[in-house]
Amino acid sequence: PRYPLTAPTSEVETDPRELERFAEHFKQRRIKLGVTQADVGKALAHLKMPGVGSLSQSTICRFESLTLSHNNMVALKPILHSWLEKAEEAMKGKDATGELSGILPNTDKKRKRTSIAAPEKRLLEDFFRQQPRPSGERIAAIADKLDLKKNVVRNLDQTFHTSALHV
DNA sequence: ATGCATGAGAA
DNA sequence: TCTCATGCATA
Repeated sequence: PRYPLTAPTSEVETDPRELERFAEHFKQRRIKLGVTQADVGKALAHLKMPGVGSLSQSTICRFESLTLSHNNMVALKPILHSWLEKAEEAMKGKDATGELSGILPNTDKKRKRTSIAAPEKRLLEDFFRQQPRPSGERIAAIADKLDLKKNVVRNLDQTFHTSALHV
């Protein structure tokens, strides 16, 4: 745990009703933006606010549900407000780079790891045993037969030859 | 969403 | 030692 994010002394803007209003607004906007509580917490580190790092999903959740101490709410409000502003702006401009980088979560789809069933795997091993480093044509043929992408087959051949199991 | 634990700073 | 912000783990 890192510290201390306490309210800037005395009565800055401590109206509970205003906090409540903001928390609700924040939550609604966040959801509209399709961002999770955890995403927000992470993104806070990308704001350039001094002394502000990332926060956990727990804390964001508690902020939205007003289950933090009053002082804590007051301290966090400007931070989350700042994030929300930038997030709206980033969304509007679809700007994933520059100052707004990291404000919104990466939507880049990660390549799914290809998994090959055991029977097919044995078949491939047979192929590679017979003919290591197959030609592009042969790879294409195998890939077609097993309904896999050529690159998958090529890489599997590589894996097979480097595997200690087969030396 | 929340129970429980942790560690920092105040008293 | 007490208080409080915060996170982890889990329902």
